[in-house]
Amino acid sequence: MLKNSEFVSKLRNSGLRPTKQRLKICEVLFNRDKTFHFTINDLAKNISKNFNKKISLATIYNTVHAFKDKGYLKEITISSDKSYFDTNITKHHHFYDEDTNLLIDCNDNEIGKVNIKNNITGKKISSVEVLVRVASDYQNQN
Amino acid sequence: MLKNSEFVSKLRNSGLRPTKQRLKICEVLFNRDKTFHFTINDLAKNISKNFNKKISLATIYNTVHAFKDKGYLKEITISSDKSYFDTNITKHHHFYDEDTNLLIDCNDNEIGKVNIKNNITGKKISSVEVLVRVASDYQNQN
DNA sequence: CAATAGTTTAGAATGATTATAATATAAATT
DNA sequence: AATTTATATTATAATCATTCTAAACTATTG
Repeated sequence: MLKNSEFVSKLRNSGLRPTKQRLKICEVLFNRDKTFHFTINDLAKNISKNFNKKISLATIYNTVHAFKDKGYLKEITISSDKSYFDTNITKHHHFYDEDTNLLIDCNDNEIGKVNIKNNITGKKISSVEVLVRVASDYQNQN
Repeated sequence: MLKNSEFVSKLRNSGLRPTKQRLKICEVLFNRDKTFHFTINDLAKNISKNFNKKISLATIYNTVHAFKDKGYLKEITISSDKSYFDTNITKHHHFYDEDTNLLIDCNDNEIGKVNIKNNITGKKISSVEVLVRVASDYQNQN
């Protein structure tokens, strides 16, 4: 639950001008108790419902990518045609419910630490992501 | 290293007619010692180089998807704009080299078993995938 | 060998994302 | 506080991977 003035600093601190559009998108994304997952399409719909002034789709794309680059969002790719963004930027893993197409955050109680015994020589690990796909019992298994 | 007649049975057994195009694609994908990763684009290029007769791009898409549906290929999504297919259909994880855009298979020596302590109620796990992104030390970290 | 069911094809359609370039706004400078 | 400069927004066009279409072709069945 952040205030408008906090979003202004947040944006300024990372070199982004605090425009009306960016502040509105901050409000929609970060003025909440819980983190959540969304697609660009979800966000665009949300804004058009809850904001009297229209924000151009191009601006929504630009802003989401800027926020991702600045580390305010993480992108989670489920399949080539489904890309989600996550306002939870801490290290964590996901369940993906194939019945409902919903992403669910895992916490450390649910998935233990991934044990990487060997890495590629000369390389540094930049991230470790686990995706657990789940479906109802009666569904076809992949 | 499979022979043409083996591909014919393989296709017949899964209800796919052994057409010239499918057999050629089988040869390119499965007539090898080692499994590998490819994109649709890689495959299309490979075929146009090594096959005198052209295979339509639509057929390449159809065939790759049919092979995936029949379980001969696995799809690995790295980001919304990069989708790879893997001829290794056993359970395994991947390193993704952000410098070279190359996928590398992990074996159990490299990544230990993922410990899933809790699952979503009423759901069955259909797959568990780990993706370890790596990059040279001097690269920017995400 | 004829019938039919499935496959391939080129090209068109789709749809998500990105580019463009004119306009608007924010910040810096005077 | 007016002017200049840099940056952001916008509508629209362009792009590009993928999917669709429906006509022509091929494999299989009887």
